[in-house]
Amino acid sequence: MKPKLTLKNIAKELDVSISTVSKALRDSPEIGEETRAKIKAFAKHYNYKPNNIALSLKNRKTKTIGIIIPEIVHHFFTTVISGVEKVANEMGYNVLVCLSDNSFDKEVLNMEMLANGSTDGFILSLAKETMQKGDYHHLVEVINQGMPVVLFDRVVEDISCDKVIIDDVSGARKAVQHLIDTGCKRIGLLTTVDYVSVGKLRTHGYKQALADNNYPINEDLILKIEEMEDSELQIKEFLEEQNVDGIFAVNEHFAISAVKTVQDQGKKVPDDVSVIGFTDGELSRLFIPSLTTVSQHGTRIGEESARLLIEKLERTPSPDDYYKTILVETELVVRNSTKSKI
Amino acid sequence: MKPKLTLKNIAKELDVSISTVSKALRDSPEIGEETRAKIKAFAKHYNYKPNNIALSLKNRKTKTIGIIIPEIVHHFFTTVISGVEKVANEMGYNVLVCLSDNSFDKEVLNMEMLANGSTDGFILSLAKETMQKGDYHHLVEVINQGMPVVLFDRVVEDISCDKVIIDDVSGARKAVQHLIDTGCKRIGLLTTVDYVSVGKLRTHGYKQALADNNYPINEDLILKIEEMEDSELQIKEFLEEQNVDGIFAVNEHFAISAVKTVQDQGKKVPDDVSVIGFTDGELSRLFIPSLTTVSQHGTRIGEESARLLIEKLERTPSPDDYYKTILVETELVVRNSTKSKI
DNA sequence: ATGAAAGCGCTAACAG
DNA sequence: CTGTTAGCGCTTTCAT
Repeated sequence: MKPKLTLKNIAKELDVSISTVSKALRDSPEIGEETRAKIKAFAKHYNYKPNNIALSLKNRKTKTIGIIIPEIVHHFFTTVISGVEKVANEMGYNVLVCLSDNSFDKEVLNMEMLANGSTDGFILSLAKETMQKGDYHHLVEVINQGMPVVLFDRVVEDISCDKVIIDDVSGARKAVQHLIDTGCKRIGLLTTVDYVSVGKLRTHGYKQALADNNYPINEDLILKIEEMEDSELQIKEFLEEQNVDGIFAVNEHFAISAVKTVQDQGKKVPDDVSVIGFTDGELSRLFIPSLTTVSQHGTRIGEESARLLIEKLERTPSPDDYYKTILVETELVVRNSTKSKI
Repeated sequence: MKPKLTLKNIAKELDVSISTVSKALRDSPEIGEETRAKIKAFAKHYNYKPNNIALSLKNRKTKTIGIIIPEIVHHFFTTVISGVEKVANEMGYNVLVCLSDNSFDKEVLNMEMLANGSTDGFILSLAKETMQKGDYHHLVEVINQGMPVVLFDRVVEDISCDKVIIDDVSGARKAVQHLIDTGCKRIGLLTTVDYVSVGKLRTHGYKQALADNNYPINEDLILKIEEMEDSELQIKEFLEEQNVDGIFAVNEHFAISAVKTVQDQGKKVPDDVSVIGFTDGELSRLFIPSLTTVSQHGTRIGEESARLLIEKLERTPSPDDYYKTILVETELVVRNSTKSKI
């Protein structure tokens, strides 16, 4: 077990001063041709690599970006991470991943932890509990300290920072419009409770689409689901009571549950009932029937977030800086769970 | 934008020396009751948190562990990460995630990057390309420098380090035995090329199960798939040529493709052909028919890996230290893609 | 009981 | 051209 090579070692070995070594390695013109060559050869031979921690301390920047998400066992977040990782890597940054488990306390803890020098900035999607509480002091604090923050997907108006969101409203609208265009008359909505911003927005899009087409908005056709755990049961009960011929679900799971329930009722998807989900994952693609969905482009969201953050990080802040909100387009991917009934 | 509070600031503010502040905050008995109280009150009020980077430099440990995986958009790896994160968090560690994209070069780069002070140790699953090349110099180097490494899932004999694996052989055996027990006679295997260790081991288990039951081993019934991209096509061709009544697939995707192909051929799963997959994900659970699979307990793997690593990290190495290999049990989850034909 | 000083590994302003 | 020095934020030994 050989100890790590440091400038100090090299200096002693070559009988020069530490700063000479440092300068030589950074190709400073101050250093004589000969010494420089000697030092560089030595360093190369013994594979010298500067210590990141020391650099971080000196430069007051870590070249790592922290990403905090509610859960990782979730296709959407996973694609976002891979997008972030991709551009971060290209720009010489590392990615520190923390999970909030949708818990406010864990989110706060994680942020405090990372804010003390571990990262240069944050990319995050808020925990469900955080949105419910409406307590964003941890974000405000970090931002006040001058660390850039990019919020994605589950964002919130009140915070001044860069944001990357998808056009939830228009995505939902497109989906419902498609149902209407293919002849659905009674369109049910499977959504989440309102404090989850995306649920709220998609609900909004649903209503807009109905209004656009002079369809009545019937609250009985809207199911707001609080807990993932018993969503299946709730959907079942809902679909037994309400007779629908089209369903728009705000996520993959609700959509799958809906398809199963409909099939259990002896009806056919898409012949009797059309179903559209949100969030395009493997599940939607490989399910039978494959699901028509609103695709979210998670990778794009991750890439844009990382770009936004790194841009802030590498530019000296100017007074006329402003916060951007990037809208990543959604796309309706038509598959086999919808079909024209006209 | 207020600057971060440092010991220095506090010292100046309170008109004491830096070391007094440091000691007071760490409850050193050297410091007088009164001063200590004053300093702690001040620190608390202004929410002082020590700078992680400075601590890392001083202590020569970062309290973060690096995890390098081939891909993140993959349910299994995702569960492993969440396991790692869970115990890491409990023990006060952060998790730095890097992706190798199954590329040897990226894996090497990532390791070199993180090895220079960014992490205290590594948890990793080798890139496909790395296994193919059989070049592990980057691992050896890191280990020689005294950084603990834990390999999981895609491991390799030649490296001396802790390992966490599943009993791939016995998992495969259980699966094939189940097919045999339920009356399958011609059992096909959908596997990967041999240099992917898990593919090889599962193939081994398949053969063992057949041998155990005095079934002939027919190489024609084994399909080794190189690229994920055209796996669907290869499986289709394979199943058209070979008439099987049972299929064991070494991952979820192959299993799903098999089910679809079988159904396209006008046959029924599980009535005509039984199918078992490996890796228990949502896909298997929610698919129709739901798939019988060998469950891998990714979270457990992640937890064990993290525990192993942190143990090494927090113990002063003793001469009689040895490397452990932890075997995480697999479990056959019987669902609706298999059915007794007897 | 308090403080000065050294050192973790590196860079950069400043001397020589 | 090369070296000395100070400093990033913190801990810790050693003086006082």
